[in-house]
Amino acid sequence: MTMDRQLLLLGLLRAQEMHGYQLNEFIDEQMNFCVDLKRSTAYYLLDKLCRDGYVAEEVEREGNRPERKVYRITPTGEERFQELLRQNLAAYEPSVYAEDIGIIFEHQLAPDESLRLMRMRREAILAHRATMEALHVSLPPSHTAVIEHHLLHLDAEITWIDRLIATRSSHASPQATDTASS
Amino acid sequence: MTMDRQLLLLGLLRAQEMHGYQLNEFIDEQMNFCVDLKRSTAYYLLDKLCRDGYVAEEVEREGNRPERKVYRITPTGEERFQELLRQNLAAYEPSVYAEDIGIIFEHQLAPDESLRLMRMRREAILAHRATMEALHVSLPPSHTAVIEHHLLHLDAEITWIDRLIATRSSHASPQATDTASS
DNA sequence: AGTTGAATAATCAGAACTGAGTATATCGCC
DNA sequence: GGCGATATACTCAGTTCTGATTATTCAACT
Repeated sequence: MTMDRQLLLLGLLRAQEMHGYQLNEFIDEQMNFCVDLKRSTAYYLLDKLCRDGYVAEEVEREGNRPERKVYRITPTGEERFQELLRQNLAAYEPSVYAEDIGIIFEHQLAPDESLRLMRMRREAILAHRATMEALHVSLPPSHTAVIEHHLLHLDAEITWIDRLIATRSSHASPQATDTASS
Repeated sequence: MTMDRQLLLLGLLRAQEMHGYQLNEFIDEQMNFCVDLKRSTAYYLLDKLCRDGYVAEEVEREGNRPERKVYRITPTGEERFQELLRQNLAAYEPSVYAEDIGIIFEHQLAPDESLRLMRMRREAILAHRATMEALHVSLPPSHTAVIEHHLLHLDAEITWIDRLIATRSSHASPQATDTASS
């Protein structure tokens, strides 16, 4: 993931040189739906990109405002961007899902409770899917591919949890099943 | 993710007290298809679980073999396990996908090259799907839910990349499209 | 009797990451 | 014109994580 965030920073700086704050604002406001990058991490990565020579920072003293740095991509950084982009597009890294761990031990809970918890997750996924769907219409078409990517994975997640709920329901106590279906 | 790995360790130690090495062997051999936990990280987490009082370690000196530690879950650890398990089952954490970053900048590559790279990824995903499918039959039924989870997400990933390849193909140069379809 | 290589069981230095904090300027409002 | 709220721009101490390395036993081979 580290490399992909470096790719993101290089890609943005490639389009336009920026202050750290500007960069962070942009990511937080325009890209929060698909990247999770803390401001402190962004500064850390910018520093690393500088140390590696991919980005140059220039301290800017303007009147008596607090000093700030302009970050711009270097020619080496440009090459690095190309390299990381190609790598990102061609490589597939198998994912790890936190949900798997829970399912491995799920049978140690009473079926009723397990069902209740899984239904809670189902609701949370559905809610998130709805916000993604909303973005789908409000965001510019440049983001369409990314949103569709998320929607596909969300649908996979819903299919899975529905199957689990279905098999567990058949083993749960009649009351619990009734309560849920009412 | 940290909490989920603690859940895993507690869950395994709950079933049976173990040496660090034993625990690591088990995870590496039986669970590598769904969890990625480095041995050093496991030792680190074990240490943290001890500091937090969820696990007790006892140094074992047997003859003059290299000393090793037995880890066993404490009553507090038992409670913690219950808590983490419930949390894991009920919570949904929106995922972040490295692929999204690449797609955002993808248009900066020549369509032909972009297509070539995406087809490479498609192959890699398919290969991984095949190994998962193989596990599906070879692994005990306790792992079925986890495998199916992965297969669903892999199918989502394939659907997505196929759509991308399809839209990009219509814009690529005729030669490139021909070469691929031959 | 000595050497090599696998298995066992960690430790450690350093890299990556985060939450909380620092410091100044500017803006609105009473 | 003074005062809190908000915007700007980081810095830093502490936590988490990883690759490389250390150290011992045991079995096999020479």
